[in-house]
Amino acid sequence: MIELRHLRYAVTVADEGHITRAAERLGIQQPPLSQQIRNLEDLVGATLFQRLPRGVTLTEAGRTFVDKARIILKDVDLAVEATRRNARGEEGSLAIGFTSSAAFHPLVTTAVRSLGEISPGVRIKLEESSTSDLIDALRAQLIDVAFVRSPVELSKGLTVSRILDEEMFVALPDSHRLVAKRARRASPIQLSELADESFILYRRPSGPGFYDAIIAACGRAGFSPRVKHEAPRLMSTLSLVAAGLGISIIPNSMTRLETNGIAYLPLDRKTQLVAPLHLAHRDEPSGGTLRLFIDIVRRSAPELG
Amino acid sequence: MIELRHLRYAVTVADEGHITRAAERLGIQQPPLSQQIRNLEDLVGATLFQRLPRGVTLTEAGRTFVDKARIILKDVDLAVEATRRNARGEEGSLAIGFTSSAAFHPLVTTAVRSLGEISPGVRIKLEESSTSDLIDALRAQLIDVAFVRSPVELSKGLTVSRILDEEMFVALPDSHRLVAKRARRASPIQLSELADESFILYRRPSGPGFYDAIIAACGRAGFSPRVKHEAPRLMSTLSLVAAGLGISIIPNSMTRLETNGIAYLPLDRKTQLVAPLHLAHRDEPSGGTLRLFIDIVRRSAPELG
DNA sequence: GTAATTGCATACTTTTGGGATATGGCATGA
DNA sequence: TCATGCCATATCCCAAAAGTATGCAATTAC
Repeated sequence: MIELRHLRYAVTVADEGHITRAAERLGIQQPPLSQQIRNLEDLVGATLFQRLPRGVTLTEAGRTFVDKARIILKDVDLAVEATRRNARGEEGSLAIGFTSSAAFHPLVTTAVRSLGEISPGVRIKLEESSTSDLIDALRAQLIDVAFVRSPVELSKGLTVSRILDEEMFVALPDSHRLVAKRARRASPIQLSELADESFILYRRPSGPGFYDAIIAACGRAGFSPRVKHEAPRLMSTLSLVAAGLGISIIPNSMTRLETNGIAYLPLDRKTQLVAPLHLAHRDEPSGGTLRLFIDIVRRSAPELG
Repeated sequence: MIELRHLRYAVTVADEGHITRAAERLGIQQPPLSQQIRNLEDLVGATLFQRLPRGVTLTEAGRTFVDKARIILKDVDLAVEATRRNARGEEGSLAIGFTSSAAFHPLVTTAVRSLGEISPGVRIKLEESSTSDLIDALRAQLIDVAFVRSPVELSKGLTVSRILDEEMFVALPDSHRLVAKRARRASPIQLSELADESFILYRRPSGPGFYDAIIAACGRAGFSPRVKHEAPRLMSTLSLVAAGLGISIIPNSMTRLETNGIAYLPLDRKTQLVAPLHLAHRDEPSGGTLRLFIDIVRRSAPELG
């Protein structure tokens, strides 16, 4: 069987025109090189070199072979290099999923941008879905990694890591009495101050998300919130607040949205109501690109939390 | 050092997704294949396969490597095939030289055409020069083979083979008395019949060619020819004959030229004046294309001589 | 829940072939 | 004619490829 060794030997002999000097370059002795060239000629079934009293020259068939051998040797080096780049996460692809509420967090956008800058050769695919749809997509290997809000149950086969906790804000119509009151004293809103308000909450049909967490926190504060409206889209929640139909509770990153008619006020931390951000991926050994991305997310979290 | 064996092993394992089945396809046992794959991963510096309880799958880096390995293995096969075709004379190039007087012989044109038909992949280069220039070009490896008329002296390092002898003809103005005489009896012209004629001979400055042979044949016939004109080009010779300035002696193949005002009459064979055609090439082992061409020439000579 | 099966990895042994050394043969150069 | 250059042949050694025996862990069958 022809091996790359044969190709290397033939190319070096062709370059030197002299078997003894070629052997020196290759770090072996002249007789084994002579033999290996003979073996190669047998395997190929053609005379590649014409032996002269002083050195050798390529036959025309030999020239054909050596020209192609040179290219093949270079291609092998390129294949190894490309494989290494891929293993280091410098090329390849990554499918990243995130929930609607995670989409606004600067960590997500910063991490994606960083990956694109560090490894321009990586192709990034983004997917926005519900938590449970993202988990299904992970299991089906449709995506490689996902930002989700709540830690998922039945996470067998997945690794789910808490990246950060985001403080919560109250979104109110800017004409609300609490907004005017706010202007005179700077302290977070107590959940109990919202006992008489109409709540507008975003509830995804396929998963609990914030909904149950907010209900539970109000219970701890001593009241049951009047959920007057449920919105099918996160953006709809804010639209309803702007229309003066009620108030909502949202994670800090959503306050970045420029929406007329809404004021965002911080919620008191004693409510123990936070918006966690988790990173989920499959348990199996990760490719270079995924490892690099996880590393970027972990490094960015402290300053963007 | 990575070898083609490694590439073959990796591609087969990838195709099977199962090391034991891949080993069977490769004709080796499972443990050495497992070891060789591990060695390859060390050499490349990346994990190529993810081991599962039942079989293996490619990592993304592994997919990069195997895709390129597949192409390289195919290129090696193509390189061997192209080398074999070249060795068989089915591709490559051949530089063929010929003297002016040889150019008209149907053997030359037929052989060149046959080579082109048998091996369309061969690139043919034609060169017309004097005998001595062709010999120089052979020695300088500017051409591979040459049709020459006279056997050359100092043919060291060359093989010169007589291919055929061409009978000679007399070229006369068609108003010549010998032409009219010819119409009444059909027998070749005796050289002695030309004793009083003005001769026009083609003499290359760099070599004797026909010139001296004609002079010698006339001497054998009992006279010294009156060489009234010497032409620097073979075609010029015929132009002067057409102009009625004399007669010339030319090889049979030149009679194929359609030239007004000239009649061609065969010369008696007893003159022992023939136009030989030789094939010259270097002594060294010939490439496939040259061997094929020499074979074509030898096979065609009997029916075109 | 337990035993059998699957399939890759490890350990050890055998076989094979690459490479070393010694030397021969032939053409060239002094 | 002798020395030199340089590839080829002969023989030997050892490293690596491959074989065999077995271990380990996950999955499947009962």
